[in-house]
Amino acid sequence: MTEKTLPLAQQVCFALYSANNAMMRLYRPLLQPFDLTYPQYVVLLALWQQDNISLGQLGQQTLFDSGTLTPLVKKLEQKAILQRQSDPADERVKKVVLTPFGQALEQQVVNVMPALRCQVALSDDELVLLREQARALQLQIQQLEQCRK
Amino acid sequence: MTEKTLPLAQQVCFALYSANNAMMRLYRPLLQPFDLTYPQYVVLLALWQQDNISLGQLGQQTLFDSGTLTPLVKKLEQKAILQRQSDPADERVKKVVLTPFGQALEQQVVNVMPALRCQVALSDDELVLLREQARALQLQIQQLEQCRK
DNA sequence: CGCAATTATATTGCACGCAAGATAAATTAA
DNA sequence: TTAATTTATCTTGCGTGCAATATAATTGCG
Repeated sequence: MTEKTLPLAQQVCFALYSANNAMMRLYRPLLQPFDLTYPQYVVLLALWQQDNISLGQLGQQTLFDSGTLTPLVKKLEQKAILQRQSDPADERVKKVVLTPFGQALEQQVVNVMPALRCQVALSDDELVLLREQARALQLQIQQLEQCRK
Repeated sequence: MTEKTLPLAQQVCFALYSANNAMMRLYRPLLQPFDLTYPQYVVLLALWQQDNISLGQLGQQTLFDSGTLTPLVKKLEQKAILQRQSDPADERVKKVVLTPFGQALEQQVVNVMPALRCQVALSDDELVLLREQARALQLQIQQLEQCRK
């Protein structure tokens, strides 16, 4: 009847947490030559898909809230990777536009992904499995959070 | 032939990253009543498994490096959850011992896991799958890092 | 034995993540 | 219309993660 605490090795969240930390450490040296962090890289991945969007839209793509996104975008602006400009139609919204340098960066960092991939020994199938389960979890929690607002 | 950047939705790392962030947000309100953060909770999970171990051993269990673990443990000491004491046999090592309060905390937080679990809609099988893939990834990267030292 | 290499921990600095609260513009309602 | 609400963004503060470096104790080697 004694309530027993599960060891770390059996906890889903810890596995996720430590795998994510490990991946961040793996990404860091690959992005460092471009003076980018992983969250900054995520913002760029979103912008390379779709440029000239509002901070709100960017937050939806990257899943960052404003408290995270605003300083992130400001830092990218300092690096001349993008510009923030307010929308004349609605003075509340700030739109984000890649500079030519920011656009050109896409080709510069195109080798980062393959370089990361070849350090990971898991098969494509295993990685897809991991991605889909992680994504399912994230989506379900997001839905839960949506309900609560 | 044009190198194309994968959208965020297809990136394993982003799925992992955002799922982990979502889980952290889910844990936060559950741990807050005990004035614990998730990393602090991880340290406690390790100590409830095995008490009176060195910081180095604790780092192996939790996968935290000293730069993360030292301040974490100091904060737990401030909260009277544990004590740090240097080993007479080897003055370099600091051992960590749970206080009675820290020990009693295990029973207090025993409901956190079930409360988290019932908010997650994924099946046990899916969660085990996610855990095993994440763990495999983490272990492989850890091995890679070991090689490089 | 004595000194260089190793080992265990601590410190510093930077960049997140995010809750909470603030501000300002736009929308809605009375 | 004007006041209340909503919406988009910003700011503050705290707690990580971790690379890099520092410090101090121990070990090993010549």
